[in-house]
Amino acid sequence: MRRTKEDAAKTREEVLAAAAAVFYEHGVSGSSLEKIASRAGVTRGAIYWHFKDKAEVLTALHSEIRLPQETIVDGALEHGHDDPLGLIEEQSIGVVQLLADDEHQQRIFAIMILGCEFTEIRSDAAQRIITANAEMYEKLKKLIDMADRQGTLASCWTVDTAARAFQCSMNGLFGEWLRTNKSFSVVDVGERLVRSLIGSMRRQAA
Amino acid sequence: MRRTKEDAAKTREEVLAAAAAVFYEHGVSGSSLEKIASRAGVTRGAIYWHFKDKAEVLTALHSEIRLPQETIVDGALEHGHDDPLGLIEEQSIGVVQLLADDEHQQRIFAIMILGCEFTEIRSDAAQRIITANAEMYEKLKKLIDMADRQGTLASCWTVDTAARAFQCSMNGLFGEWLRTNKSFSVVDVGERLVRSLIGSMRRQAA
DNA sequence: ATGTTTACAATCATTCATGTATGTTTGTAT
DNA sequence: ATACAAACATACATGAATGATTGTAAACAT
Repeated sequence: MRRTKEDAAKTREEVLAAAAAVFYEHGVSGSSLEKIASRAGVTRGAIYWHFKDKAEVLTALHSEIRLPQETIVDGALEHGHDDPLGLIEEQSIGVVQLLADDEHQQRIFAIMILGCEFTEIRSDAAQRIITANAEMYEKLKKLIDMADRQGTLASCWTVDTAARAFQCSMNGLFGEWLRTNKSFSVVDVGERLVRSLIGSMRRQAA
Repeated sequence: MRRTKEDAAKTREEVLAAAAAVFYEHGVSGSSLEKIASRAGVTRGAIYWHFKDKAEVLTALHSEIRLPQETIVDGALEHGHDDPLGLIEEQSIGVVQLLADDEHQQRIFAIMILGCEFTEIRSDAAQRIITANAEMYEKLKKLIDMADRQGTLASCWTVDTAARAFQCSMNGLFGEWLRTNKSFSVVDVGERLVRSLIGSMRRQAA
């Protein structure tokens, strides 16, 4: 039994990996530290050495990923764009592909939206998702507003409803995909969904 | 203190109302029967008299509502339709309005999708939502398939992706609406979203 | 070589929710 | 009036999870 720095870091990682698995299977509140410890091949003592409590384990997991909502339309907002709707379209499809390619992110994202309870007593997980969603919504609004000023927003949409509808669709896409154990291709469905929505937001050239 | 039949039924209702409130605030796993009892102005004894355990309280709550997924495109599937996509469109908008008008349904629906954990160990709540979603998906597929056979499905969609995309958007709409404490108009956003999606699925007359 | 700290394991005490068992009051049938 | 059952309240017993404490072997610094 050796306990070098690298060993410690390794058990820390193993604890996190075990936590991800157990949280995914039983939900956060249904997972005891004992279960996580035994899955990781250690005792609770090891967990308590590396983390303060279960919440800190969860936080450590969360910090490992970037939410799709945080990645989407990231940057490129300050200066104007000649095609804001096109930017949303491309970036969104890119984000979907990023998520589809990263199993680790999928796991933790699934834990955040399916394995936690969204209660009024906001956990940090819920808070982060809420914040990320709010910021995503603001970004979408800015871009769609640019399109509106350029006269390229279809008349059936307002800036707010368009941003909200797009946000709902994307979140619903991710949620359904993870909830159904990835039973369909997010990329396929996502791309068509995004193109259709953005297409409907584009004012048709008369 | 009287204990007539009506009194018993009343306390049962009060327990359920308290349970809905507490579940909504703290999530299901974060709510003890003691909290629910004190909120209802009774002791745990009363709860155990009317219900077997917490799960049965939750089940009783769930049985009070019909899920939007269960209501949508309900019936009217056996015989053919001249405008299947139009049927989806109208029915979906109707379902959104139904949910928007029923606060009780909103509460319980919110508990089901936000206050519970979707784990592999499927709770009956998760199971019901999963089943309802699966059935909704099948219904959508049937209707969209009819449209496809009639040649009215736009070429950029397949039957499966169209059904899945529509399902994702609707679920995302409800989820976002409840998660943001109904910070926007589901009816407004929902109607535009539905019309846009169905519009994009309609093959344009050449 | 030795002391000190690291990185845990093992043990223990406490809390908390649950389930059950029992007590008590009131309605109701006879 | 009496007996019984309904509708709870109260008290208790249990187990699970937590957090804290202690023990300890190995690594590392001196």
